Amino acid sequence: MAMAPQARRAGRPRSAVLGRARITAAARRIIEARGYPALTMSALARSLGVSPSALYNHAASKQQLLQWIQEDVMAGVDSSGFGRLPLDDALRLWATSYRDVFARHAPLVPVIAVLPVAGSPRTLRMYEDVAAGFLGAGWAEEDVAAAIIATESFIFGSALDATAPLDIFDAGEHAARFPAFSGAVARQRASGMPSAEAAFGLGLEALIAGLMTRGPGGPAASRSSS
Amino acid sequence: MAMAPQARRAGRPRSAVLGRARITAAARRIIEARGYPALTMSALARSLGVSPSALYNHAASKQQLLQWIQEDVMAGVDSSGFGRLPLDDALRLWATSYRDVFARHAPLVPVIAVLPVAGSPRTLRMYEDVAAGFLGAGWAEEDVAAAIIATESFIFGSALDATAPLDIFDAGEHAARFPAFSGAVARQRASGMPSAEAAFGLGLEALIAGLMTRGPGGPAASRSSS
DNA sequence: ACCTGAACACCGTTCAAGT
DNA sequence: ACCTGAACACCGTTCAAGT
Repeated sequence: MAMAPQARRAGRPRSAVLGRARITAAARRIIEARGYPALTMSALARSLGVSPSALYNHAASKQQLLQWIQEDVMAGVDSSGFGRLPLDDALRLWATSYRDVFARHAPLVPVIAVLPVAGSPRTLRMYEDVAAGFLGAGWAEEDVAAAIIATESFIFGSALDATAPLDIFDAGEHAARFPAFSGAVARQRASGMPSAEAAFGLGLEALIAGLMTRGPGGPAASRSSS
Repeated sequence: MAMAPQARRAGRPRSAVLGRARITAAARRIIEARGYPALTMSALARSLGVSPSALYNHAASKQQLLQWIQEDVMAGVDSSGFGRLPLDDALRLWATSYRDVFARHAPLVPVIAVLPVAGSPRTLRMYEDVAAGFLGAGWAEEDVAAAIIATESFIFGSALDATAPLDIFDAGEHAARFPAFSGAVARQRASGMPSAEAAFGLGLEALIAGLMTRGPGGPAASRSSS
């Protein structure tokens, strides 16, 4: 998979061997093949045939590298439904693709959740589609940002949950002391669907249904008392 | 804050100076005072007046230490409403306290999201309360686990979001290219409420409203006769 | 400008030796 | 059983030297 790295002397090469695109692609290959723990600056440099310090001529830090990856990965999120499909269908398409992408990139979730959007044009493009979808469906402008962020929070949490071991909710030896929960988990498991899939499906439908009651037809904005 | 560490020779002390409870308490003091990045095994050992390797006589790894902290922190989550309040009110109380606790412990979220519950009796106790609440409200057993996990996913995502910088959704110089989203963000900000709070409130109400339509009797019975 | 190679300041963790 | 102190195998990152 990796090119056989040619020996190279110190000094500026004739043409730059790195650059953001090549570095990001190499990082994604490592993640795909061996997972996030294998993504070290050292391993990344080796796969590119350079020394680790060379990377710092392009990326300011590993954190920045992760931001590049995030921006790249975001291309897999499908926000094409907004303005074209009914809002609930567009939300389903968006949320499902968004969760699927970040379930495969769970270590990015804590990074992206805290990352200013200004540095990520592709992410902004996506938010623009979603916001336009809400507004086009007649939503009050003051609720749109909160609705987007809330949906995204559910998506991020669900992406993390999707990476959990299948038996994460097994009470094991304590099962008898927690009969309601153990029974519910056993019953859910008997359905054959992984709990993360069932939870995402049920939660997404509930969230969308709840959001729809806030749309132009619904009982507008009760002030929440929390 | 830390006791002046007395010099101690190698060899077994008369009485154990560590133990899970003391280690966990010391870790929480460090987190409280200086945040998660400051929680290193070395700093923890120093605050306890021992050498770093001494910790490994009690905790198998830093990962296990984080699990102890998680279990300890979980005591702050309020699941006392289930079986006592109407289900929607109990869910509000539970979700709000749960999010608040983990907003202050965001680095635990990726840990806990993937952690088998069997090792955490306090977490199981909490799930038992929630499951009993759903069942007591007449929910079908097969939906309970998914409903709990879905709500928790929203909580975890919201906890991460709560740690984001206040201006995370500012498009900055690109604002003009993304007018729908930028307008929505500006309008939300004008309300004076931090976007994370607005999103959690709106999302929680939507999710609960959506879940209630799935309660006993199907999509008609969302009544909470308190 | 963009690379190498050595070095730095950490990490978590292991283990022999001590009582 | 439970501690110390030295060591190990990493990390990400910096920087002088080279072209």
